[in-house]
Amino acid sequence: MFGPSASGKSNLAIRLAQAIDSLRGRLGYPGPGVCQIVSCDSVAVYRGFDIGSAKPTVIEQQAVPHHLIDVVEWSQDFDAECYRLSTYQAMEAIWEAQGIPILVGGTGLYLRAVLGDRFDHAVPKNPLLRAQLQACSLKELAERLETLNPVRLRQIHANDRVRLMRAIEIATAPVEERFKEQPRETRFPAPSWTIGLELPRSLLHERLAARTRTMLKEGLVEEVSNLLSRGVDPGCKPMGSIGYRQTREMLAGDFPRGELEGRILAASRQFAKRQCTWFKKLPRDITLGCGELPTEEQIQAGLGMI
RNA sequence: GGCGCUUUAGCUCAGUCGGUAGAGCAGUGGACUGAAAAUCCACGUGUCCCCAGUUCGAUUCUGGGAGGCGCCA
Repeated sequence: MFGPSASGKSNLAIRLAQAIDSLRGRLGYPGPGVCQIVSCDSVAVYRGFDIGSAKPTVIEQQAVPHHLIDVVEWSQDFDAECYRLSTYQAMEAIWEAQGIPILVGGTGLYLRAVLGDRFDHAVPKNPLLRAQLQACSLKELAERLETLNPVRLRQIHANDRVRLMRAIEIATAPVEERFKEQPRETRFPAPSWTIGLELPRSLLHERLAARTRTMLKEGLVEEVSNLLSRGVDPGCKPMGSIGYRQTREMLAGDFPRGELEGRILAASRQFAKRQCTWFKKLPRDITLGCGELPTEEQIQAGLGMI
């Protein structure tokens, strides 16, 4: 199941899990297993980043088992590949227990990494090289990639430092990594039943505004300053995510407190739009509106597909 | 009430020595193969507050009016 930020994914996932469980019980499906939720959220994986990532509450997590939430520390390395492997592991465990995994996602790349299109090379990141490349100008990066892989260079915009660097990283990796086939997990790509959540932009904006207000009321600023005073690196990955980045900047005196809510909201809207761009092209079996639960017939059809 | 400043894009403001205007932000669309809540790309017609005058032509100059801000009463 996928949808933009604040589209009601978490809530729907829980209700859907419960609906599927009760339906399975009534229809006498084999096995004691229950539905379990596998979160696909690049910030919720970090312990301590709770309010700003809008993690499901403890009560919600008790109602239905959740995976891939609170799995790493801010100082640990985590990326799309880590996510993919952890998710496969979690899903295997759920299947093992005869349950049904519900993958609930807002992070496009992570979804892609898990669902089919695996990475077409096995080149891990190279922190040393990245540190070197970070010091290079965009022009230098382009010149370097030109000699390594001119075809790839033409696919990347000249200002896109992140992709230029990654392309160089891949091109300079040992041949065996570049051409090694990714290990194929037995159950993947697994048959799935896919739900896309869509809502009118105006409603999405309203919900994002309400969510932002709630986060601040629940103590986002306190969460951030506590994290920082506990020694969390302001430059670490989760501190660069929406809500955390703006709050950190405000605390550093970059802009007045009164501007915080508006800035977080604007960044959230922009992110939600990017998510929508990503999801528009994703194939799905059904599309639901905000708060809409699939009908029993749809759920049965979905169960048939998996 | 008097004086000064001000009124231009959703917001903050440039600018036009008179030839109907452009930045930042916001917004919209897009890209995305181990940073992805990251990173990057594209997209700018709006009674230039209103009325009158001067002028071939006024958003620009002049006069009047209205709103806002400031100072003095």
